[in-house]
Amino acid sequence: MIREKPYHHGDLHAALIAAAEAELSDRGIEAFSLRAVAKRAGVSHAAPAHHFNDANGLLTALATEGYLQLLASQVRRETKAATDPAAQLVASGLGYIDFALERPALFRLVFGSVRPNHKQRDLQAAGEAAYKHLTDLVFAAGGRTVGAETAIWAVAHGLADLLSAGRMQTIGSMEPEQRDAALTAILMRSLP
Amino acid sequence: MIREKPYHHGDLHAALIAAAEAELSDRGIEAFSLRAVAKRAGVSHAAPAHHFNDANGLLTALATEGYLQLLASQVRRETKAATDPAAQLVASGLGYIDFALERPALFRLVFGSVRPNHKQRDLQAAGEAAYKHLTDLVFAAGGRTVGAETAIWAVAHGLADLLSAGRMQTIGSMEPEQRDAALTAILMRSLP
DNA sequence: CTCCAATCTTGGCAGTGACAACATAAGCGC
DNA sequence: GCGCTTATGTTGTCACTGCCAAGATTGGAG
Repeated sequence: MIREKPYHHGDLHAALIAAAEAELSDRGIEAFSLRAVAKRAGVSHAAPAHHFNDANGLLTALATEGYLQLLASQVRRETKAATDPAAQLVASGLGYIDFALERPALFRLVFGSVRPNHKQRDLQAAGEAAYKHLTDLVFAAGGRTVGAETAIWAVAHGLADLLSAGRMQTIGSMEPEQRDAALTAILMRSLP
Repeated sequence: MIREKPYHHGDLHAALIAAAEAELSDRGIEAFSLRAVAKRAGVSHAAPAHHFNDANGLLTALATEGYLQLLASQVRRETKAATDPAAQLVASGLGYIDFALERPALFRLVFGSVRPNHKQRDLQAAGEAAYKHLTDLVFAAGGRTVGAETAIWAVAHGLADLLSAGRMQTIGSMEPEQRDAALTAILMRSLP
């Protein structure tokens, strides 16, 4: 039988990241508190400092996780779509928006906060991987200009940001199926 | 001769809003401090509570100001552009992006923060006015579907958000003139 | 078995937002 | 003018926050 409270947690690193995301979802990034995260993980208020230097360090790790899940969300849609490049690109955009709607706290952490350190190795790598995925898809779809990748990215990101913030009610209030159709139509206009 | 420090400020309301924007620009919204704003305005730490209930109240007022300036920035571009509806719509988008680049702190307060209370009367009205301006332009340009206004808004907003956050280096690193040309090309693709 | 480094706790400091109690001034009826 | 009410500012306090320092506990290398 395991002791009630072993002095060492076992995998506090992962537990803190999970607790941080939960806190972020519950209270939002503007009320994010390192001490609340520690409490949620059942650990003293200074424990996180041994795994992440400070609060921003923890948020940096969480943002890295966010990029990975953003990419995963895109891939999920792509595998369900037709294999031609245009369909793949639209599917990727829908996945991008899915992520913003399903995990708005994480989306806003990645794209709307200066607290994660985007020059940190892992986070920078995750961001570049996500960007590379985009440019690969655009290239396959025949886009050869700077505007090609920028246009589709801007549309997907703009929709994702406005929808997850609840600012675009015309589409935000639709049922999922109807919404997918509307979003697909908009994304199609921006293809190379 | 005016006394060094009259007990009453005179126009603390406006002074606090100005100080708040300066603080926001200097330290960013995640480090925003009501006490720092009060100090910058040369007033005690509890004085702001008499004009705005709490910190979020002040940020709500500032966000209202943000919407007004966003609209003004759009109009500035529109008056310099050709009068045909399509050119006006593109110009409006450029003004939207101008605002995000010139006052990133305010832009992020309006669109990327949950602290301003968007149900407050004045802020809601300012937001609706900005949205109405968009739909009017789209309608004049021949857009009659939900997708028409959504598409152009999403593109402009996506570009503005990514550029002001420094995430879109391909365009962000351009000189102003070249950037305008690239942005115009992208915006044109999304016209009704 | 010993010692070191990693991990976790406790305690303390300065700064924060909100609240309460009080001080000053301005406006208004008379 | 005079006195009352209300608006506007100040000081003081509380719980909470991030970060730092110092000490406790533990796992692992030698």
